[in-house]
Amino acid sequence: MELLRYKPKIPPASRAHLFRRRRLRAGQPLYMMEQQFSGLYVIRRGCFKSVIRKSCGDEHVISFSMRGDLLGTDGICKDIYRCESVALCDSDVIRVPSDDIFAMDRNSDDVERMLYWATSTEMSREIAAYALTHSSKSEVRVARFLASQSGRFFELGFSPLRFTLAMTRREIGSYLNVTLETVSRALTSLSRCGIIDVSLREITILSLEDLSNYEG
Amino acid sequence: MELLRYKPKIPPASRAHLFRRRRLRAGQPLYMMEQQFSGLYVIRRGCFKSVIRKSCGDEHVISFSMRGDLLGTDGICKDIYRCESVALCDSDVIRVPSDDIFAMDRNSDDVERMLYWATSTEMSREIAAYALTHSSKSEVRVARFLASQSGRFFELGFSPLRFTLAMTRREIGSYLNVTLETVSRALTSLSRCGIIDVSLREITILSLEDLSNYEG
DNA sequence: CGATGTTTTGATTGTACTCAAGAGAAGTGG
DNA sequence: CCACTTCTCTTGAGTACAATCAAAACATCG
Repeated sequence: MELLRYKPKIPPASRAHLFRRRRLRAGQPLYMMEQQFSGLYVIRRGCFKSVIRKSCGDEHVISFSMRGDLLGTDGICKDIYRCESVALCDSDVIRVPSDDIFAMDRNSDDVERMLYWATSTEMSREIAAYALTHSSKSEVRVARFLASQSGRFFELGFSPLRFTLAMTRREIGSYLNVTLETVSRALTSLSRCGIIDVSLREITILSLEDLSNYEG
Repeated sequence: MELLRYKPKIPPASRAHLFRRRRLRAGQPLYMMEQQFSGLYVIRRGCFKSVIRKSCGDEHVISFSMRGDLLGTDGICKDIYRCESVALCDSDVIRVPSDDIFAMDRNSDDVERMLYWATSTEMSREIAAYALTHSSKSEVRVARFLASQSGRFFELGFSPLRFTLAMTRREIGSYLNVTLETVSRALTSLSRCGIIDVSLREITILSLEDLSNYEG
């Protein structure tokens, strides 16, 4: 059971030389949809959006990722990335080549366990995401989204009450399945309620309690 | 790379005695939300819905699962099941006890790989689910849902053109984030277009082509 | 058989989308 | 550095779509 709580989000420094670093500028894709699977990536700095691109051209945001998150897990089973991950700001990732995933030295199970745990974390987060996007009212979704972002920042050691969003209103809307205008209006509304303070992407949470329990 | 294509959805019969079978009647929960994690389950017969239960009482369907699917992956990382899985019809599952997940004989990596692959499959499917629930119009969502069900049945060796849904309109609606009335109206509408034929849960697809490409 | 749950259909209401315009920020090149 | 373009964000007005409320037909089950 102890093993299950083993949570190395980032590979031990001692083995860091085994993994290749990669630096991306804002807007640059880490991998494209339907590209041959070439490994998993752990985010060391920056943030990403994962999107699927529809035939008609428009994209749907399926997740936002931050430091310590794993990218590319969707590519394993069919050997092809099912979505596209794009850096939202200048970012660094560490690549775990696909050959290493199973062919690691049997004595060092760290990597395998890390991947396994990380994949499970992703699953768990997907469930949280469902609760988010399946709320009835758009304003509630935006409130939950901000609360979840707050939590992510807190986990990373940043202030949960004051942070800068890395994504546009359009991207938030795509993630929550509403239009960008609706996101904007929801933020304005939450601001008028005195729950948050908004200045473009700079968010200040005035009452995390009210934000989390917001039901319209 | 060959290992990545290794896809044993169901554990080899030779080791079947290691795993405990469990039989569930329709409506019976396999595990509850926030219950202590006790292992993963592979569906051998029947079908399940996975739901999260909100504090206000109502539930949200996050996935439907069929034969060969893995249940419980969400429970690994926090050692607690994050959702509740309920049998939609009489079903059989095989339990993979949590102690076995990492403590397996190191020479037999089958289980570990199976779990890893299955988890990745889940991730991949989540992405497909996003494409489904993030369509603009409710009618399109229902059409995509039917197309995806058709695909699942086909993968399992059943007819992709004629099948019986295991879930209620309400459950479909919860999954697609629309009301049960909207699901009903969408089915009626698709039926009037001559794309499908509906008789309660008995679905006949008259044109899979039209159903898959349906855009309203 | 009565009781309960599922499904369909209709009428009305409300929320979020669409279309549109303008202000503000960010990035580019001369 | 400034003019220029481009993108982001806000706000408003009208519309369309799905939610809600309601009722009835049909299934299922004890």
